[in-house]
Amino acid sequence: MASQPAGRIETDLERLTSVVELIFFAYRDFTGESDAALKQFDFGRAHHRVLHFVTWRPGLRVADLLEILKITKQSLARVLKQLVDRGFIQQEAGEADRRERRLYPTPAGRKLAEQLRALQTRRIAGALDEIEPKAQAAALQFLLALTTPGNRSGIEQSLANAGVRLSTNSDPVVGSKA
Amino acid sequence: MASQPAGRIETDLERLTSVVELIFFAYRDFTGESDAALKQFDFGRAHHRVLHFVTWRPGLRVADLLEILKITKQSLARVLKQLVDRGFIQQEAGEADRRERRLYPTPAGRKLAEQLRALQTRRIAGALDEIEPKAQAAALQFLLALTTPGNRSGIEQSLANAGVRLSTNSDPVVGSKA
DNA sequence: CTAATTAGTCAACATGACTGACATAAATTC
DNA sequence: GAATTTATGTCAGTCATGTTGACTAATTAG
Repeated sequence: MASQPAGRIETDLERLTSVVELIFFAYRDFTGESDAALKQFDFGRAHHRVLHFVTWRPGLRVADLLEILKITKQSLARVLKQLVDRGFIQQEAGEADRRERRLYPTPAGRKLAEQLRALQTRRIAGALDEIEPKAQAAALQFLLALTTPGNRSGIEQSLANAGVRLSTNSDPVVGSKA
Repeated sequence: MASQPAGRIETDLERLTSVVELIFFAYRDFTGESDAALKQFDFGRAHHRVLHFVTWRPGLRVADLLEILKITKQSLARVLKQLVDRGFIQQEAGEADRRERRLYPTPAGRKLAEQLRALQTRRIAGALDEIEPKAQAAALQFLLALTTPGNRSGIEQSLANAGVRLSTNSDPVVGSKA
């Protein structure tokens, strides 16, 4: 960067600034669709996040959830209690360690989680379809690179578990088209 | 999708689910860094968004800001008033139409906006550097495709104004490395 | 002169974060 | 077995940021 002509640096900053905005708009719209669906259940985005991780990582402990969401126990408690009270999530004492509360979706919880996931995965699949298959892994690699390195290992783990390949190869990330 | 073998569909759903999570983690960490910086000024993310758009689109009207942020006038009023009171933004009556309040950053506002932008653009530039130059446009195209089509024209406009090329070509999106 | 537009404001409320303190049960350590 | 640590839950209060609805004021447009 330091060796570029001065005008060029400015231009890059402006381009990068519009990418800052693009990220804002993308997230705003990406979450907007499921937020609207959640309103019908009188739930908010916080409920969605809890239900999502509990459904797709069944048996999760409260401590795991706190680590994933990076919120406080008290913040989690409110939404979790509502999800339990309204029959979307159930708790069971851990087998080995009975202090733990393993969290599981109820059938209703799973159904809602699946509906919300369908909205989000449809949007993602559509967006992946709009770029070249060879660039799909790179697009996800870019998102991963936006995360803070210290948080990355767990994220990489879950991507790998789901069969997502980010390393440079030419296979499409998902077979959503072919 | 309908013509795929059953097991494959499940696998795709799981991959796409981990992309849902990747987007959450990327946004959480992307915003986390500037959120921390804002705390030193007793500002939040809402202040950041207002200051950002006012600084990089000086002369913006209140109505424009409402359209961009998609929040209510009352929500905006609170944070805007704080930014004005604390000398980060100034208002001037529009020249042609004196009902309008054109918004501009003060020198202090511009300085803070530049600091925050530096944090965010550094992260983005670093992430773009981690993927092949040929895939950079695709990564941004993917983000654009996550937005709701009805909102897209203004976003495309501002990307184009900044010199970002999303259409398929082989030039790097930014010259952040070379 | 009247309408519409742009902006500001008051009041009340919801959601989802936070801090700090404390309680309980179960597991682990000594 | 007693003491400590761990996992979780809970009470109380606060803050940030969003919402609705109603109303005011200044200015422009017809």
